[in-house]
Amino acid sequence: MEYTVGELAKLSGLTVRTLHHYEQQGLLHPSGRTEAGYRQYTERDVVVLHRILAYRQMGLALKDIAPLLGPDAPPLSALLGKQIELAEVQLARQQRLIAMLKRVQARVDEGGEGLADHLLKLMSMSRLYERWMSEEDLAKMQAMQAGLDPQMIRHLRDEVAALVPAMQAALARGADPREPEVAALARRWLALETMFPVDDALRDKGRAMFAGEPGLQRETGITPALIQFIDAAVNAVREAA
Amino acid sequence: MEYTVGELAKLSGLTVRTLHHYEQQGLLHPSGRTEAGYRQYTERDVVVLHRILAYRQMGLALKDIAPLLGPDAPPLSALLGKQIELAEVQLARQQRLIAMLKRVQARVDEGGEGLADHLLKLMSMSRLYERWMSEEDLAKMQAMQAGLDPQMIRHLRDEVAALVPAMQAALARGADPREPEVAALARRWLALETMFPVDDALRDKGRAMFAGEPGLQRETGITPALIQFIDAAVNAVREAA
DNA sequence: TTGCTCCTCACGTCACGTGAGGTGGC
DNA sequence: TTGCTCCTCACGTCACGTGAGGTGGC
Repeated sequence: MEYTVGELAKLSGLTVRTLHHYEQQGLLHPSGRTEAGYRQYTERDVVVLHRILAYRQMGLALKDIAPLLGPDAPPLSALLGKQIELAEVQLARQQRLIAMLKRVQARVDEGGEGLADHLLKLMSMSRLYERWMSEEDLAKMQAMQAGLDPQMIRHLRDEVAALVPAMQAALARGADPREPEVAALARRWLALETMFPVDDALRDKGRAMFAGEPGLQRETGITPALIQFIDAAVNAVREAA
Repeated sequence: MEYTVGELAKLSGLTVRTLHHYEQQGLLHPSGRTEAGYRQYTERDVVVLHRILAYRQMGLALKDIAPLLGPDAPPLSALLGKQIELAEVQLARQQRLIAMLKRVQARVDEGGEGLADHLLKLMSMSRLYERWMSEEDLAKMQAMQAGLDPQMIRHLRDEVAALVPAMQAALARGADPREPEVAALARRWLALETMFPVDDALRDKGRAMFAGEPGLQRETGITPALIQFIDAAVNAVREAA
């Protein structure tokens, strides 16, 4: 079975120009030509074309695809497995996006903070998370969030929003982490950690993220110094118990 | 609160150049400039930026976004609702893609037809479906497929693969749709329709698709004439019962 | 003969990226 | 004074789109 460019274009859903372009880029040369110069594509070419499309959907640039089409290329079935994995990662990402948008919407419905501001903050946060966390971490966080009811989330949010500035103030005035006023804050913090347990690996990654992102520190006011101060205060409370 | 380009870039995850570009395109002019000519963005600008990003994620070209930023633009909260809807449509699409890839993989594992060929066929089919069916139709089909066990699907596939050429042959030799040999085929067809009921609206759309896509007719051999012939044969069997 | 598909240039486009050369704030 | 961010051109790039002008098969 042989195809002309037009036929292959229809079959694959691409345009004729795109097939020409792939040929120019050295990706897909038709197996033959007719006397009049018409391109003739065979089944073998169709195999190569699909390989190209698979790599393209994986986000590779055309010039990076060319070297992957040689004789020592991985078999299509291996590619298929990778494709499925990739698609599932993207699916998870999409699910997280939707969850985020819905949280924003809930926030708006209850008439909270300025919408655009909040949305932008969340979007840049989610970009940060994508940079610092693995897919599994993100899935874990997503699962945690989904497991909490909205009222609990509100409580968590409000407590953090109250405790962080209070701790900052204490740190700024040079307070001792063991003094009673700070200890009271630390007990509330500890209560949060008990209500919303986070596994250690995740917590470490979160800390690494704050340490490595000065912009995030400026936005939230959570600096390494503050983290150390809170740690000291919480540990003091723990030891006292 | 005011931002420089660099600050806004970090906040939004865009590049400085991109913000410059949006300004060139008339999308986002900073509310002010310092004496030295530095751009000054305000919270109002942040709102506009988010609106731009939302529209961009919806797939609009920059020049089409400009007119949507005027004073009579829909409120951000409405946009948010549309964003969620859009994201859910994309989610469903992604789920269908994964289901398709997994079906191909199952096919490969059991050592069926040539993989590339099959995959390419499926991909162009799914493109056709996207053109002719609504999101709800696709979701319905997806649900139907998911509800069947693999053995049933194989049976359906094999029967169709056997019946279509047999009906074609009968039509080609000018057979009467009521003659016994054709009636035997029609009974098997009817059995399939009973085992795998399809609602009428979906069936009609499928027919419209075959009628409107000559390429699909050539690929499958299912022409309007063949459909008419099968209908006649099936109806004859129905009336006889 | 008519209409459709094919051919090869080659410039256009969209959304930015990437220096080039220079000025302003801590 | 040094380093960082900012400024304005302006050409480059990536993956094609879109004619321009001409030839071949049913």
